[in-house]
Amino acid sequence: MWLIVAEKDKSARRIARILFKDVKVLKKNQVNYYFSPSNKAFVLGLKGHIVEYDFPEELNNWRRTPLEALLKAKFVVKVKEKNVVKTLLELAKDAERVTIATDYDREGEFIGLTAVKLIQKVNPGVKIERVRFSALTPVDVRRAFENPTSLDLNLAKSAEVRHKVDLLWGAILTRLLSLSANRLGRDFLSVGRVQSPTLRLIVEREEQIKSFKSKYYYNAFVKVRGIYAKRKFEKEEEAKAVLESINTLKVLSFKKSVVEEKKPIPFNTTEFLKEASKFMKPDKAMAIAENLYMEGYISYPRTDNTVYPKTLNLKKLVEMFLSSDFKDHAEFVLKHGIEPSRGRKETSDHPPIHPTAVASKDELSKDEWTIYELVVKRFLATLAPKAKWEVKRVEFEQGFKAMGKKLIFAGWRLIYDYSKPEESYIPDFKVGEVLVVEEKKIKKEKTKPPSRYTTGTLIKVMESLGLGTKSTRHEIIKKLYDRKYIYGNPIRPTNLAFAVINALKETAEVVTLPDMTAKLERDMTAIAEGRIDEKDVLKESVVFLSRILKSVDRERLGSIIKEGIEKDREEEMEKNAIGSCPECGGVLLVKRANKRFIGCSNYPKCKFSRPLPQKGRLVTTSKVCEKHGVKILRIVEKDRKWEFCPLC
DNA sequence: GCAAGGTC
Repeated sequence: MWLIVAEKDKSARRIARILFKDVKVLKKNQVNYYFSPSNKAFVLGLKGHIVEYDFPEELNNWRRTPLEALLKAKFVVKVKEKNVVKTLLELAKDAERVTIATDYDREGEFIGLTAVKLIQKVNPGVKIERVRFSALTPVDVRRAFENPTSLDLNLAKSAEVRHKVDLLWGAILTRLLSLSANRLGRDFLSVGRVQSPTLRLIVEREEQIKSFKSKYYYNAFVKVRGIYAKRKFEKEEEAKAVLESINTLKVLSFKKSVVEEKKPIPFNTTEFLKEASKFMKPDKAMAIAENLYMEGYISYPRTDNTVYPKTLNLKKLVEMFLSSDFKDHAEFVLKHGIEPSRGRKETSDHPPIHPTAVASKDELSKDEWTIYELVVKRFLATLAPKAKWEVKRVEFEQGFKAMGKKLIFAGWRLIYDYSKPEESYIPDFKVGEVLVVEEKKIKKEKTKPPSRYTTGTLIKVMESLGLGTKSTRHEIIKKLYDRKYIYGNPIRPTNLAFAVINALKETAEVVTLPDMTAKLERDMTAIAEGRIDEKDVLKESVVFLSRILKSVDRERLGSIIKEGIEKDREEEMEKNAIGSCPECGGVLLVKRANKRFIGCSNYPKCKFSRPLPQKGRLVTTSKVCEKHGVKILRIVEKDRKWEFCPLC
């Protein structure tokens, strides 16, 4: 009996179909597996990491466990996927041979090693092999199975150490902050190697915006032949003086050219999430993409690759859409000849995200269709011809310039219509001609602070700093929202976030910097290459953390964070305050529990309350009711809006 | 109840 272990069900099925002709789909403990009677072979897909490290149970109580105890603790292995482990053990018990066919990367090696350790408990002497393939194609898979090797223990250990280091740092600093600020239970304050540097980026951007001093500058415009030419000035007097001195302008140069505009690159996870975040939060977009993948509409959504592999039959995929809602787009692409664009990142694990089947609007939910349509349009756009613009540039004397842009061939823009082409018009000019100035004006402008991150731009920045992976970045961002560290999109940090980052900067600044990830990556490579021992890496963290625990002033830490929490509370109060309570003089607030209502800040001492309508968006206006002296509220519903005094 | 990383 032969057992093959893959990383997930999808690859297990694929491997089974490639290797064997007589594949039967079976189910045990609600877990799929595949059986070939003639080869007496079973193929089982895991669910990624089926176990995880944790601290022993006796250290679970945060209040009662000294943090130093976590440093000395032994890690215990906790089963996360009981049914998968159960099935794995049942199948492994009678195996004579086990082949590990998990993904060909660091985590895959570790997942494989975990499976082996479990298997050896029930079947100690079993023969174990490892196969590696970069793509789930018949050629690659067959070649790998013809040349089995053994597990790369060092590579697996490097991943193992990362799990431990992350848990150690995360748990100790999370507990330290939460205990110091007395925020326990579901209000705990999390800290981590990826989330904290990401949060620091957001906080620092907000600081830049707060401290930004905008400068004025002056755009001078002159109207000639019906259009405005522009020149920028630092000083208003200068702009005025120049404008006063001119009544005609000579054309110094005029250029008309056709410029090609590149088409977008194929979707990898980051690019996809950046675009999808125009419609929804990244974690939701990812969940929907996952669904569409499971239902067979799109390819695997977790990929770094931005280059279509040669094995992908692009033409066939386009032709698939000839009888669909995207018929016109598909015809357009085929008419002009397929010419795929390519991004800078090329990997061999998965192709860029692309459609794999035709869907119609009524078989998908609204959100699913939004994502599916995005993937299809992007896919077709990457194969379509480039867009062409006619660009005119004119330069006058005195440094006045104007530009015109006209889209003369839409190309990919015809398909990928998520941004409007911005056109502007200027007429033709002749070099040397002198034009009468028809109008002059000056516009005062302000320099702008850097803009806030959006979920889309943040994911890109995280990628460029090496923070997180394609599979985790969206979850990290969600975590920051869940912890009430950030809100809105564009993203703003709460006062709590400022406080947490400040507290960490004083106690454990490394954990707020991307360098920590970079260093860990270097250590992992060294472990994988056998240059250092994984125990030394772990020990380094233990030493570092114990030094932090010795020197930390918990009271100070607590007061920094509490201040932030207090500030958030005050701001929240200010936002929801509508006036004073007619019974006790306290502050009347819009409160949101299960229902929204008007309540008093002195609750439970004062029980004054008034109901509010539950439907529609509630806005506090600046108008005040003459009778009650409280703010007028506005309800905005889809088709109507109305205002009222909550006490009238 | 802690992290980040796989996967659903």
